[in-house]
Amino acid sequence: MPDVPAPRISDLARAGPPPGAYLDGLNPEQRRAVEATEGPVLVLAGAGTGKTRVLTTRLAHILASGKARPWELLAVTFTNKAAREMRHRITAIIGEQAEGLRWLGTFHSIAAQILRRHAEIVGLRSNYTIIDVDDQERLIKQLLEAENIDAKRWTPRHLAGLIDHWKNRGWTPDRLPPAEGSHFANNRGQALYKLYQDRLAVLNACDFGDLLLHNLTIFTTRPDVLAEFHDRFRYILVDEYQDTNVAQYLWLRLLAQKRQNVCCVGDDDQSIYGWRGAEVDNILRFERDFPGAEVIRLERNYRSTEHILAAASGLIAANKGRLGKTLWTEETGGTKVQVRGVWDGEAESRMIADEIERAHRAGRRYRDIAILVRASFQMRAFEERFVLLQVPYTVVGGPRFFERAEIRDAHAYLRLVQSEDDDLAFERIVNTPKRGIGDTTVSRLLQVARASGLSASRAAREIVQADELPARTRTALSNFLRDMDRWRAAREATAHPQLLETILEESGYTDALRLDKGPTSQTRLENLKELVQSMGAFDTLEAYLEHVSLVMDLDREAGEDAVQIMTLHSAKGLEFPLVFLPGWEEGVFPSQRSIDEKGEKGLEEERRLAYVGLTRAREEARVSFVANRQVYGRWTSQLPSRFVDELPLANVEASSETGYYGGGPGMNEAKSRWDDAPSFGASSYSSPGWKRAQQRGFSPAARNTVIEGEGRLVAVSEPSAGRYGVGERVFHQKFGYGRVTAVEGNKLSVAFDKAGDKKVIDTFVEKG
DNA sequence: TGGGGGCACCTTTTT
DNA sequence: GGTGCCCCCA
Repeated sequence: MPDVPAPRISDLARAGPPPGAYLDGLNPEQRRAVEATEGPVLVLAGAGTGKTRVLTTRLAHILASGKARPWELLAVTFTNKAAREMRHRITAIIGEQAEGLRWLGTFHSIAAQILRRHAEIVGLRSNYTIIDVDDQERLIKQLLEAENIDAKRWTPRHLAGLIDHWKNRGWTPDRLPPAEGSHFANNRGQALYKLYQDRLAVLNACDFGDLLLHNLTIFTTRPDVLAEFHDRFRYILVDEYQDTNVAQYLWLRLLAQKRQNVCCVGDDDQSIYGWRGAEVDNILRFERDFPGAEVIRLERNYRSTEHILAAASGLIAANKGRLGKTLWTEETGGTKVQVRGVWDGEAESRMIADEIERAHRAGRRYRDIAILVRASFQMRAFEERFVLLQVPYTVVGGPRFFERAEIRDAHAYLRLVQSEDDDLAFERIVNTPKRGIGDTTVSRLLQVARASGLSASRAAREIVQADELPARTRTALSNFLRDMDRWRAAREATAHPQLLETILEESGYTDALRLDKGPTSQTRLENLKELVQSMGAFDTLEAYLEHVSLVMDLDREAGEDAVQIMTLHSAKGLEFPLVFLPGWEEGVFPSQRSIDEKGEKGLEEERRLAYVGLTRAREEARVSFVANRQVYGRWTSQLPSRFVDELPLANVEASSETGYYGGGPGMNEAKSRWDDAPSFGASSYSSPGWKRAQQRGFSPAARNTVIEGEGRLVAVSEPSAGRYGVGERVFHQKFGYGRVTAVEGNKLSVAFDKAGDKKVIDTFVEKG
């Protein structure tokens, strides 16, 4: 997208330009997608075709042409980030009028608002709490225990997953197809689902899936309420439509059915969330569900160079069941997609890190470089390498701030202060930090609570009064209750960040962390500090807790110049000048599990993931694969991904600077020969890669063996030792960098920078 | 009650 | 290989 800042309407009004000037700079298709406001519209927006610009301009256009007022627009996204981005960009066009966009947000936040208004219809009160996955699993665990179901064989996580799946499909317990519940605990799935929902109702709580599901119940049982929303929402806009699940789809269809002014924007080729319930079919059948729908294709790509685009398009062409788009660009030329094969994961990370250093020296900023991996276990090799070379990097994703144990503990304290009857919060912290109230006491307490219909806190009071606990436990419990009461009393008079600080200090939570010698305790303390700070931005404790449950992460400033390491999934929607795509090996990418579980469908989703990866690149994309990879500590031999061979030859350049492979397309020809590659007993290196290694002059014996080691000096046997000179820097896969101190026949003595010890290892020494 | 050892697990992720 | 969980023992 050429970077023409869109003019603000307020500016235009002042300067008196012709109305509609914000449409300038749009190409014909984009313009049509903006102006086709009446009736159903499906915008098929390929990668890099200016989708967000179209979305925001369309909203601005509806407002500017007076067709609707801000609060009459419903605009849904999947992530908070996307919602923020959209609001930000609309504000840039129309100014403060954008503040009136009350119904711009994620599916869940909008559903939560609707549910707050009509909670009573589904048996909740409007101050219901939204529980997260952790609470969900603990609740289910209790249910399983109460029902005497073996939680080893039937894990809470499993049932939580099933329930989530059912909710994504729009099934309430009474609407669940009988076959669905039969897979869990001898046909008790449905009954357990019902019990779970009942329990949530008692707690006045709901989980994420419920937000949408309860909305569906409200809309279908109360036509009057639905009609109210039909009146309200004149225009509906949906981003990332290919990622909608059945429940979201039904929700949209219900809301859109009257006015039909619904515009869905998406790309079937970028549907990568099938495993969590997204239905590509929703996009494929749009025209059937909304007869007379206009379909607009955005095919001009403003992001990538010709070769990158052609490589990505060639790859995705192997998928069946696409709506089909032909992306094109005026950016001719550019570099071809690089494809390289290397020996193993460490060689791969070394190669990529070297190239990043080179690119940086040549003037490329670190932040313009991204490494996109299939799974997070692949990240570690890069992190280790970057730490060693002192290359700044950030890992995007990872454990979310609000999901960290210490943060949730803090929240549990706050929730319990806020509402004494929050049993889930009570259970979480009654013995955190350890205060001598063990499992026996807690389960006894819960038993009393259940028997008498009291909340856990109230039951605890009863038990303390009843004087039936051992003295020590009784004191501990009554101290805890006394503390809670004190904090509750302090609540009115104390600002909520201070309240949390007080609680953390007085409960002994921070002290326990300070005493903890674990590697993470320092970070945890810092996280808690950050938490206390972030609370200041909210007026009340209620407002803060509400925010936390829907927005599961903090806004972090992204100003720092660092290489971005992330999964392909979290890269969607982003772009970088230089993109590395490591680990293109069968089984890793495409992921074996994906293929095993979903067959051809799974494979196609993996291919879309590859497509997403390639299309993130503006200028350069570099794919790599290895012959040997350690997965969970085990050496495995790898074949290049089929996706490597699916890249069109004309747009690819294969090389083997560092590797043992010729690499690149066509190299799978060698596959048949690899099948009879020698196997060396139980050796980790029974891989087909040996063939190549041999061709490069390494024999199996070249697996060097550390035969001696004392402090930092070790000798290794290495047939090609003659290639090394005394004083030369070498890199050893196990010991890192070192310097050659002597060469004697096949023996290489090396002083390593870090200590090594006597140990037989089976890796190569390479020149480093 | 809670610490330590043995053992099974192990994609992708948002809300 | 690293981690989280369960069980057993002190």
